[in-house]
Amino acid sequence: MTDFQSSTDPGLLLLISLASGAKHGHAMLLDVERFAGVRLGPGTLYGALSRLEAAGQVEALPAEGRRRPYRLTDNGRHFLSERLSTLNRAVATGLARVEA
Amino acid sequence: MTDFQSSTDPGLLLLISLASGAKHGHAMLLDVERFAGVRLGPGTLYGALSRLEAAGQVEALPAEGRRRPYRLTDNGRHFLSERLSTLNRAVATGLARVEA
DNA sequence: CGTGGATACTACGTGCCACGTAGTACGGAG
DNA sequence: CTCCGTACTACGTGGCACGTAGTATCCACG
Repeated sequence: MTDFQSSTDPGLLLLISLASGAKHGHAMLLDVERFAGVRLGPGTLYGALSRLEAAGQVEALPAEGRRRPYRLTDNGRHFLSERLSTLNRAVATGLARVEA
Repeated sequence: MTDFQSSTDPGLLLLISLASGAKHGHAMLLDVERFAGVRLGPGTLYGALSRLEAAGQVEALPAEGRRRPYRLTDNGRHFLSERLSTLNRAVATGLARVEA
C-alpha cells in the first residue's frame, strides 16, 4: 500500500449516507461512492459500521431478508452535525488559502 | 481511547496550514489549533510532516536556528486543491442532508 | 430449471499511522 | 542562574483502514 490517503474517514461517510434515511450496508457503499467518489471495501464498511453502533451513533433495524438496515440515532445526528461544521471551517479555510 | 476521533487527518491540516505560507513545525501546531480546533501532539505532527515530505508534497527550507521551516511544493498545492474540493462536496452533501 | 451475475454480508490477517509520553536543547525574562 | 516557553527528537502501543477470500441469496434468461 504505497498509497496515501485516509482523511476520508469511513465512519464519517457512513453517517452522511445515513443522514438521508435508513439504509443497509451495500446501499451505503453505492451512496458513498456517488457523493464522495470513494469505493469502500466490505471489511472497511462493516467494521466502521459496528464501531458506530458500539458508539451509539447508529442503530440496527429489524433485518429485511439478508439486508441489515441501519439508521442514525439522535446522538449520531448531533455528532455528525458538529463534526461537519468543524470540518467545514477547515475546508473553507483551506479553499480560501489555496486560491490566494 | 474508547473514544472515536480521527477524521481530522493531520496531513491535510498541515497542508492547509502551509497554504498560507512557509512555516516551521511549532507554528503549524498553533495555526492548526486556530482554524481546526485540534491540538496535535509532536509525534503526530512531525510524523505526518516527514510523510508529506517523502510524498513530495512539502519541502524543507534551510533551517533558521533550530527552526525547520517547510513549504508546499507545486505538487502539494495541487494535491491539496483536489482533495479539498472532493471533501467539500462530501461536507456540503452532509450539511444539506442533516438540515433536511 | 440450472447457471451466471449481482446483491449482501462474514471472517481474517497485515501494516500503517495517530497519539501520547518522555526527553533534549536553546532562548529570553527577571 | 533558574524558570518557562519554544522547537524538536525518539519511541512504543493500539486501533483501524484495507483487501482478499469465502458464503449465501435472489433474479434474469435461455
